[in-house]
Amino acid sequence: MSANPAEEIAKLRKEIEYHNHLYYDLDDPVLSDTQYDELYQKLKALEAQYPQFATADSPTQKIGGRASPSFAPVVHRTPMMSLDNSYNAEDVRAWHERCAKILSSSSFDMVLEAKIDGVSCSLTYIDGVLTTAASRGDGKTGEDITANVWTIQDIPHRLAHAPAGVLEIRGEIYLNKADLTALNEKQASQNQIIFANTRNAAAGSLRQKDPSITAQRPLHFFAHSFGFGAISADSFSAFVADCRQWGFAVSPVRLQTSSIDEIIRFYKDFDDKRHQLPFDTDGLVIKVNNFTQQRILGVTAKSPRWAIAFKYPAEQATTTVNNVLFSVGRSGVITPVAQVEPVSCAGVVISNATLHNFDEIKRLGLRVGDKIILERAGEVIPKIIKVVEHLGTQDIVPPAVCPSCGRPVYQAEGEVGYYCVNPSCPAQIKGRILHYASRGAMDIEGMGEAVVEELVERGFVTHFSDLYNLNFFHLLSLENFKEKKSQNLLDGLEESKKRPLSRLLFALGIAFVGAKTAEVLADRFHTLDNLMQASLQDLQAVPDVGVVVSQSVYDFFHDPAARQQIELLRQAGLNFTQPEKQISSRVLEGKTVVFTGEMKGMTRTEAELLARQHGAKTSGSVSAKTSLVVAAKAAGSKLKKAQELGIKILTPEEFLALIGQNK
DNA sequence: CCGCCTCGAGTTCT
DNA sequence: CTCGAGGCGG
Repeated sequence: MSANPAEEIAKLRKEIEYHNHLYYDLDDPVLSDTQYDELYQKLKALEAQYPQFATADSPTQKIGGRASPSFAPVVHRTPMMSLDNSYNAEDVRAWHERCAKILSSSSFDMVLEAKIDGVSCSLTYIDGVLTTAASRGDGKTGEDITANVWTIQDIPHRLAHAPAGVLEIRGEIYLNKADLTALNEKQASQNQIIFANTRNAAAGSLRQKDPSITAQRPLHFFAHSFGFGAISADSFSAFVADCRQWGFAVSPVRLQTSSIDEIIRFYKDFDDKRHQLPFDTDGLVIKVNNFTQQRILGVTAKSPRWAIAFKYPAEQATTTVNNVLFSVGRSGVITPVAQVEPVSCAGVVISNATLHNFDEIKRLGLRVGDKIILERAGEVIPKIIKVVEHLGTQDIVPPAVCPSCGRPVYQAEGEVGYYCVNPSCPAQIKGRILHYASRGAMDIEGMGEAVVEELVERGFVTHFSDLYNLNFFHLLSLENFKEKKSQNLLDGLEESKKRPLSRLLFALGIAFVGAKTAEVLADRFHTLDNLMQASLQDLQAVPDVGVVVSQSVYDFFHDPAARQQIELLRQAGLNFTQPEKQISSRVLEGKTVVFTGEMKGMTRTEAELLARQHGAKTSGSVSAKTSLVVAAKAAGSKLKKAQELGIKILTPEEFLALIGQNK
């Protein structure tokens, strides 16, 4: 090694730059790939050893050795067409029939591939050397992004066994989901923009002026179409085999069949599986396999007739924020909710989206009138991901007074949330009553949001105990209520009196006492009177009850208004005791079970109760302490985590068999 | 004191 | 389902 590392580094850089020039610009390398790599690794090692000499313009930082992408217009040899979209079996069958009619045969091979959500790209190789990479643009003319595409590991610079002359391959450049998460964390830490999805991140990475930035993004590529050139393949499947030979990745999802029924089955089945793939897919692509048949089918002005995209409903949608309202929860917390221009997303029409709190609004920089992207991915709750275009002028500020009762709003010291502190605020009363009647609590049949709204509005109900003073005549005066409905609600109220103490405790809405804590307390103290007489020390002796929870429970039961309510509920004839836990077996003794996905014929709560009756503990989230996960078909993140942790996974059927229940 | 595990609370639409 | 925070073990 040279005595002077700075000199050695400079020499290596010059040398590598020269070979880059031969390789990329003149297509005439003199070094083998191995020899070149040796030089490259040597420089990299030296730069690592002497970081003081590392520079941004070193070939190790500027993969490809070229200055920058020109973004100059590139005219495609054949237009890069988009695909016709279909979203259901009906449309796909119609497409298949149309093909059959033109081909005068209903039996022709089709190939199914994943439609990965990325950026399409055209790669031109001359005598096997990558010379131009272009974006799709408007389909006729794209932009030259060669320097950036050079940095993508998946894309070979030189093809193995390539045909002579021009060969144009088309495919998709994309980013894996996990890499987007990591990238966004990095972006956030450097105060850079956050990408809303993998497609935007891939597109943004390709639009970089400095290829060294693109090089840091773990972009991937898979080949999916033939653009131009003299190839021997006479079918798409043969072309795919060629692509593999040349060194390209291809769609990992693949099906070749002549049965449209099989394709539709695959589509339905794949909807569950695709979320567990490392990349985002928005559907499948169906192609007629035989190239001669493709030629017969031809193209329309917009798209080829021999292919169709079989898409799943979009999980993201773009829309406009029309207004922001403030909802008041049962605890008085004020939550901003965006009213958006109704838009279809993941199969439903979204018109509201929570904004969580005012920090969130600040983070998004949201104003009324802005164009936004919202998402309903995997989950159910719509969430605003980012503002696409700032069209609004009206800032969103916390309300000075409660939108429900008009009293001043308070912000707790050092907290994010704003509160309405008026206990007789109608919105809070409605929230409390609705919670009391809800399924996990007293489960009063026939008492939904609209009924509660009217009961409170009309002044029939202010406190829990008022519910049990409702009579036939009150109910008959409600909207849409006749004898039948009124009687049903009265029956529902009567039923609710028998609920176990745990349900009642949860229903009372004591701060920090949810369903789980309520059950623990009820099991420990057996009766409401025992619990009311408990000291702070008694309460803290209960597992999972600490300073905060015990104080909250203690305060609640020493509040005169609450005590009066409890007396009125006692007079109404409510059950204040907790039945002894019935144990069916001890099969699951010492095990912690988590349920995920939709059980058939059983709610998750029922399944959990069943597990507990057999000695198990149940939990809502998977962790190292979980011993068993029962996963139904459409399971998502929990199943994934269980697999990562190597936790035993059972189907609902296997679970029922384990505890000795048939069906 | 820190980090893990869990629970509580709020939220949408059919 | 996700976020924030309480409980508790190390």
